[in-house]
Amino acid sequence: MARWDPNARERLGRAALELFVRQGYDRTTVAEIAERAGLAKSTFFRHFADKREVLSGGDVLARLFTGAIAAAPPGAGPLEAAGAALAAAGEQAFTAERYGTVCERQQVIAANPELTERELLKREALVTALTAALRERGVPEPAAVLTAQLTLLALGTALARWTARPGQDFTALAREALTTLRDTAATL
Amino acid sequence: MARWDPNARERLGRAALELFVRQGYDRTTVAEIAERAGLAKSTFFRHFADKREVLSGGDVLARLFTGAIAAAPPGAGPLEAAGAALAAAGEQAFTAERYGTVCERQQVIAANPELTERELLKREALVTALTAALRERGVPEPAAVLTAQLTLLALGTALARWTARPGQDFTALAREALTTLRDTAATL
DNA sequence: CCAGTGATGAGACCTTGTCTCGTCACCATA
DNA sequence: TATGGTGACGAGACAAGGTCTCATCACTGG
Repeated sequence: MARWDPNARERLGRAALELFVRQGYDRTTVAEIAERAGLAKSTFFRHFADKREVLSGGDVLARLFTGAIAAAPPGAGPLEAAGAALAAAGEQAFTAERYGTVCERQQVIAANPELTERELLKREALVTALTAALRERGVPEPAAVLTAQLTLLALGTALARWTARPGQDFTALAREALTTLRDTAATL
Repeated sequence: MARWDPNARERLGRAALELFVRQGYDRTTVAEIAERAGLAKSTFFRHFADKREVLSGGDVLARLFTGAIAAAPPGAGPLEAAGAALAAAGEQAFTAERYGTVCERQQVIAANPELTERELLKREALVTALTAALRERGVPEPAAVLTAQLTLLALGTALARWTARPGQDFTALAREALTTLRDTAATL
């Protein structure tokens, strides 16, 4: 057996979420999280830049988005590409088996301003990544940012409805949210 | 004369901006800011919730926005109300005499992730306030959020162009940005 | 058997942010 | 004038976040 148990980062993430759910984010110490994962405080900061990052999830969503946009058929318009990105998120990230974890994560984030702040930064990073991927497809400039913003707006409402009641299909919710937003935007 | 010099909060804000410009945000200590303002560290935290808040500006913009929206003529549509909000910002907040301070502030924020994060939180608060004000006018629900988001998108591009070159009129830039965004949104 | 590598632990150290307590000018009222 | 309350501030202890350095020790390849 190895000297250290593997998946230290994953263990830290799970320990953190459990403690945050049980006793709240700010009543949980980094030392506590590390101890629960069988590690030291210094090791925590070797895996995460700061305490908030432990709920981040990394670049998974960004790469999912940009990958789906790049893989969309050449004839597809910006909104169809955005729909493909949301569908990819629904199939890879917001699946039935991750439902519980995603719900807990969202609740913890909503309950804490610091975490909400960090989530907004991640959201902005997603907007930037989406915008770049759309421009790569030849979408000109105010349309690219606008489509990216609409996509994240749709992601937000879809995620809210998905976590509100179990057993739904995220992709369908996202698609509906996106078309609703598009229709509303057209009548402004 | 009073026991303490007045405008402690304002003095702290100025001292902070000066130090941030000269030596950077994270190479500046709260104790340093307080000392420069002739105050103690504990007094700093009595005026600002945390170090980032010292560049915040409070609810000024939010009240400006909601006030202008509420004061817009009853017949005006959501986008016209949004234009009025941006015009109010141009007349009260982004004036020629505040130009230097605003530019410095934007540069410091852009140079630091922590401050950018806080700025995004403020932006979200503005979106929420705008959405509520629009709903108050009878704008139904996906249109209200969408208009609010468009408004802050326009604010962002207008602010970028305004700070890029001195001597321009913010309100005109904002109005142009908003109509451009509306036109693009209509063709999505 | 030995040197290099790499993830970790231990702990000193600085800063942010909270909290308590004491101080002292200002104010109102008698 | 005297007296007590109010409110802004200073001093400093304290917890936690976050950085940094150094030592440890299994694993690897020669």
